[in-house]
Amino acid sequence: MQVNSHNESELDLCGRAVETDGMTIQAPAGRENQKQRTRTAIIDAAREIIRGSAEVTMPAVAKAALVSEATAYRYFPDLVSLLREAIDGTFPSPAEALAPVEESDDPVVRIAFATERLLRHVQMYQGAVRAVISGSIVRSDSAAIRPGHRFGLIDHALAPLDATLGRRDPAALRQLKQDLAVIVSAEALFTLTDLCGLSPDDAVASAMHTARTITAAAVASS
Amino acid sequence: MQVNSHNESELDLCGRAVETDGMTIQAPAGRENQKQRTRTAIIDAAREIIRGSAEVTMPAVAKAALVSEATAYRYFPDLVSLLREAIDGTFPSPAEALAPVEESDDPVVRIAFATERLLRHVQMYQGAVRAVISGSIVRSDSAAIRPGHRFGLIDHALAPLDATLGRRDPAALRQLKQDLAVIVSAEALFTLTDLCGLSPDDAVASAMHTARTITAAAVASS
DNA sequence: AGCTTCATGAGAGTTAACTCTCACGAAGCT
DNA sequence: AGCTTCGTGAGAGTTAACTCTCATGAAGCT
Repeated sequence: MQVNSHNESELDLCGRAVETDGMTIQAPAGRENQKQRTRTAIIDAAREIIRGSAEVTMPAVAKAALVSEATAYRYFPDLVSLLREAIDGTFPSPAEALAPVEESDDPVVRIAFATERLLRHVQMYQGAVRAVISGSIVRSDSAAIRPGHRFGLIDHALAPLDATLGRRDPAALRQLKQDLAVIVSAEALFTLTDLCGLSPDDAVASAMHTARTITAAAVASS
Repeated sequence: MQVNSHNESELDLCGRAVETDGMTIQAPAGRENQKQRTRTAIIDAAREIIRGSAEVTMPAVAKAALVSEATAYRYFPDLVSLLREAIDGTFPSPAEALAPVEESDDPVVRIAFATERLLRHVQMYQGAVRAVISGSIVRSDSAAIRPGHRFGLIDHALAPLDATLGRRDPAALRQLKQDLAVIVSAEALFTLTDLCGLSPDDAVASAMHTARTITAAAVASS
């Protein structure tokens, strides 16, 4: 109920025409706003449930968003897509996430920070992330593409290497990024906590260590 | 039908008493054999379906095993448990898997071999492994414990380090094993193929490289 | 031979993830 | 104001993962 109360003012904007599209002289009036509000309400509801660390189901999200389950499926092909978008919205951009370490050009320092950022965020939205991985891993068919938070983060953290290692040995840089894609990941976090039995903090620390080691080794061999 | 045909001869052994157990003078007769055969039939059926890379469902396994779905659930609490056991049976022991490299005491060589072995096997039973991960990752409650193939393999591959690094710096060895638990894993394989877009062969090669680098770094810093 | 035990099958029931159809009703257009 | 468009809800239908109960019939025991 309070989910979309702050969006209601947008309802007034109905009827204005958009000629910027060139072709489309049709006025995408309040209908578009309505759809936008519905979509937002669903994502907000999903995010709400995610935070509560409760089990996320489509019926629960629909009920919380005050829409029917059918409508939820009209906006998102499946639960995983919904959760993916809901999680995406909580993520800062790579630049924002790595701002505190922007002054440093040491890739080892930067990648360690990126690892901690990513894993702590994953831990916070554990339930949803687990659900997304669970759903994505079973079929590599369409729409199974997971968001590449890690890639943006890794690229940004390793930016200082573009001019050095990247120019000297592009293949080595590519390999480093693949190494890190495995380590700086939700899967790594869950492996360390679920299988190795580490506490969340220890798991994050362990992954940071691994990321540092790999990065340092790549830099050193140049 | 042909699944358990080769076990039928054991049916004749009913009625003989087992006094070797000391306490148990009760004769665990054909009933035990019957249960054993049913259990085996179910696992065999699961394994059959797994190889076919088709989607593994409990109804399908039950049908293939010629038992009712209810019976399947009597033997295994859930699909994941069944698949876990079915996959386990296809795995050689760490010693067997690493036999070709037993002559070498270079942990780097050994871990690279272990990585390749594990990942190629995972790739072969991809469908089942994905299903197990999918089911295991969503709840960390009971019975979610995945088989630790990787741990046995890693321990065995790193055995040569027990007397050296292990004695000098136990914490470093433990960290190395945690690093490798993340890298020598099905999750790593799927990350590399699904997210990084690598071919299975390239993914295995990449993981091997990562494992080598991490291990070499740990050995070097001693 | 007869009684008991128990593995199994059959089937109903529940929940979630979807899919599809139909009808309502408000928004938008003429 | 009246017609049309279309977002939405309601509800039925399907499949799978489970859970539970009840009846059957063969194995095992006395």
